[in-house]
Amino acid sequence: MNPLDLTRPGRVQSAAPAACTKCGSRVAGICAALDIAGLDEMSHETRRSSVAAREVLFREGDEATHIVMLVRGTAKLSRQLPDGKQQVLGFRFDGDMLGFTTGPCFIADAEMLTDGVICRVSRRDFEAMLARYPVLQRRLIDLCAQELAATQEQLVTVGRRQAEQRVAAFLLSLAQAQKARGASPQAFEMPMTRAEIGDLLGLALETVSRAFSALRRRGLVREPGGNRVELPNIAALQALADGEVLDA
Amino acid sequence: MNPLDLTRPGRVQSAAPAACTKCGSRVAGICAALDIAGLDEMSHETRRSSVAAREVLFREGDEATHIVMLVRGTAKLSRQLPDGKQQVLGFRFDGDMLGFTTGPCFIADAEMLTDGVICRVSRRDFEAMLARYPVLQRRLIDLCAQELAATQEQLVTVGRRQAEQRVAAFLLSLAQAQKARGASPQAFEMPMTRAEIGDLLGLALETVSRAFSALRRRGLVREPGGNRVELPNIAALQALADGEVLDA
DNA sequence: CGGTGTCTTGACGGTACTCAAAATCTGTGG
DNA sequence: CCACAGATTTTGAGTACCGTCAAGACACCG
Repeated sequence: MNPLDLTRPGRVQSAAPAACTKCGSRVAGICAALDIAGLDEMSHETRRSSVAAREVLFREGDEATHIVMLVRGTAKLSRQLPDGKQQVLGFRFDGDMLGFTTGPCFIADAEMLTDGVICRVSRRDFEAMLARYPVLQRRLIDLCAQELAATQEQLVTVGRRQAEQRVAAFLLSLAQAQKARGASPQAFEMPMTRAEIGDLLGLALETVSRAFSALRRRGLVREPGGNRVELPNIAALQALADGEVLDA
Repeated sequence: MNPLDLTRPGRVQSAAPAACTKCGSRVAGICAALDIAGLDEMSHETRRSSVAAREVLFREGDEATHIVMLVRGTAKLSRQLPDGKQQVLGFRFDGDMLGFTTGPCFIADAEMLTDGVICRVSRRDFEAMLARYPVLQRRLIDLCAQELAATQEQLVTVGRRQAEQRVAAFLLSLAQAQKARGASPQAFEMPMTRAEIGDLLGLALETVSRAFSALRRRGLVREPGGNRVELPNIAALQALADGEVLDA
């Protein structure tokens, strides 16, 4: 049950990194499946742009005329409930794809948490690319399955762990995302607020804050400022998230 | 925000039903994308069998040598936590596909809740079929996206609704599954136990029982016995699940 | 340096969990 | 058809965890 161990049974492996001529993305996005010709073609069919923190990329119910490749930056996927509450479905990072759906409309809101760079690909072009390069379809299936597995893991966290365990699991998922991108899982930026973490984990923001305080007191988390987080003892954090007894 | 309204923005549409020569399944499973030749080929590459209630189809970590088409019956997908707790990821019904993964192993346990009939398709054959019939890949993407949307809906329920709302949302999801299969959403079998519903919704079985009692008292649910459930007022149940104020 | 947004911490209350026991259901065998 | 055993469900009582409300501390930015 170690999310950081990519060789764990059932864990989806990331494809080898590939450079996207237009996006410049070197991580395992959808482009990773394309050869040079495909990448070149795609680069003519995308519109790259800078986006600011807090900018909304799309909203649930908007017509899904395009999909978004997140080249650089962090984004939040969420859904609003009728009574005004919010459920964060997940955070997305460099190289992730946002807004793919088989239906006519987006099924979630997407909002940037940091400044960043995105590529918008029109849905028509994307469908054409899928038809032209069957390997892309295959890759899309992989991505879908990967996202499904992550969402199921999220469900386990929200459904069956208590507050401190949920926060520990969340931090580990961030560390995992870092590691998958070749960065250190022990120190990284965490641009989301306590409220957003709470809306991800099904907790009140105060409960999230208390959990962070407790983890800091135990030396499992450090926050040196500037949104940075350090996890000096990932193994212990993992043990906590898994509900194992701590002998510290 | 009405799960029973399939025309809702973003809601994935089911493909038209198609009869599978081997499975006999008439619902919108993966086979729905195949033409006569494909269906015929598939029927040579599957092993149909009867399964009893409580029978385990596969376990998390088992080598994913095959996938399972659930022809008839109800199954439970779940994951076990290190501390022995269980998270039910969802229930599956006639025509659903179980155990598809892009990794080497199953990522969840699958267990029958009722007697039923399944088709096992070897993974090798399935991959070959995917390669031969690109439309199948397309269909698989649709199914994956559909499953992802359902899991996200589940996440909203567990993360942001309280006990009675969760049970209401669960009943509505069952009604939705019935409707998608051409059956009445107002009366159906519910073969899962309170404990299993609790493990789906992140609740204790006693809390689920209390919620059912409350819904029964309000006349929103009837249980005439034999695992049958009736929902006389789906609109009111929906309003409850959405957290709207009831004026009854 | 002030203003705004975020975070932290405390106090209190409520929802849901745990423990427990009685009631109901289901299937089996007499 | 009835009796019985096991499983499931229901209901109650007490408690714990977490949500809500509130106030103060802190950080960031112009």
